[in-house]
Amino acid sequence: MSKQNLQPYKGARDFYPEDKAFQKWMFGVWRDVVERYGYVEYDAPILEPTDIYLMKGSQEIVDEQTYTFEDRGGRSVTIRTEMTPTVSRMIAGRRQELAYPARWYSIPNLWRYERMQRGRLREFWQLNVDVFGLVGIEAELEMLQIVDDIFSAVKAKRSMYEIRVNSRVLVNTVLQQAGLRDEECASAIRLIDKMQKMSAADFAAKLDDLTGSKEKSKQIVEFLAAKDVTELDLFLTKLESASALKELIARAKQLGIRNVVFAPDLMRGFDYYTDIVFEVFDKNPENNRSMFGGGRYDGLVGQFGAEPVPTVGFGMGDVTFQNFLEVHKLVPELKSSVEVTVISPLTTGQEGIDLVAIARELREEDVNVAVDYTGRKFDKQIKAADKAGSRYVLIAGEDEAKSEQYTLKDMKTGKEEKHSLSRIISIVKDARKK
RNA sequence: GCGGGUGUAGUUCAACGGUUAGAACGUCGGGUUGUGGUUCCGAAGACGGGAGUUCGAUUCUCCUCACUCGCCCCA
Repeated sequence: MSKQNLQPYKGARDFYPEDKAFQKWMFGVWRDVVERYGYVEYDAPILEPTDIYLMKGSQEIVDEQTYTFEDRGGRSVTIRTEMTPTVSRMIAGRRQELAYPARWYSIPNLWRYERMQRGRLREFWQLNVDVFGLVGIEAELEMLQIVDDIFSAVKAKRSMYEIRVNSRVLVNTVLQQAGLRDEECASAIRLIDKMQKMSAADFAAKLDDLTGSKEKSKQIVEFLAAKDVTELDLFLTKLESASALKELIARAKQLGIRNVVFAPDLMRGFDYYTDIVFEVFDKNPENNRSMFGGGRYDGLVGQFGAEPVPTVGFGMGDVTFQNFLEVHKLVPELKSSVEVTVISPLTTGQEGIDLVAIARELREEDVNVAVDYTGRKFDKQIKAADKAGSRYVLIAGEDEAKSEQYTLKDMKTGKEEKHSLSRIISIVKDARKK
């Protein structure tokens, strides 16, 4: 038996009960918040025809970063790497019968074949929130509100993270204004996306290479230096995209979301986003990184041959979010779902005791009950119940069997009292509310 | 795909070119027969794999594998 046989597949995790408890808690927070905004849950198969990921024209991503294989019927299938194409497909399929705006969410597990590093595994879960059918910035604002509420639900302070926003339309306008052709714009967007990772001089040199003129570069650099939408020059300020962005930021701040900032260098990769994009950054020095983001992608549903449906959405991954919670010490202590463990020095049948019957009576009242059954020494039984996280221990021995008054030990306080089973049921239920 | 780091018990770590490779936590058992989270005693349990140098390698070298951090990429 070698060591590695005990490990889960590379980049994927086993969820031991304590891990699963954390996951359930985190998903619960996500669900509670988005459902409060009227979002409804959907899901889809974990496998998609490979074609769906080729629509963006990126053969390279499919070849290098997906789990793709041929099924027995010769069809090329890919394990889902993101939910956006899938949800767009689903919306396109029922576009005429849906009630708009349609607010949908999902928490799919996704697989990407990559080299791991902090915050990045091969299998992860991702909260996907999308609203279909809204053209105004209210949709974007709603996303920012949801993000803000999720962080507040886990007791994170706004000073711990930052929401950066930008507009792809605005960036494109700036690039075109600087006289760049379409393919040069695409290269410039890639370059700007990497700006934070290189020195200012390096960036300037590469930008000059691209534009072929210091004058053109200057316009772009000036735009990138803006800290606020109001700092943009007069021409840009008059653009619709600029005023939409300005309004979004202002309205977010009115709602108290003060950690929203304009980030002219924010690009969100090189994908289907069409207008406003946003990204959430952790401000903790130990984890100073982009956590997740989203934006408007009005064109994707239309790619399925349907009329385009305006869409805004975001996806947040479980791994990065967990890193955030850990770094900021926001992971709560989670209770076990075991409420009562029945322990006894006797086994069923001895001295008229019936452990099964006791447990059943409690279960009929929806109390979660585990029974030890081993009949081993008391300290072992109590220790095991404690380790399992049981809130109470119910001691059923000879005395109790005779009197039908059972000893209930509160594992938190260590106190114990004798009660009838019906009284025990109400005590346990009362404890849930705390 | 590229580069760095690390591989010793279940976990976190130690030591050493040479007798039985240590500890802590955890696990299991016990401290007289019905009380855990505090304490006392005891036990089980490890050098990732291969090759080389050497009288002798867990230690040095190389290869390999695994894990990990970063680059690329990031939907």
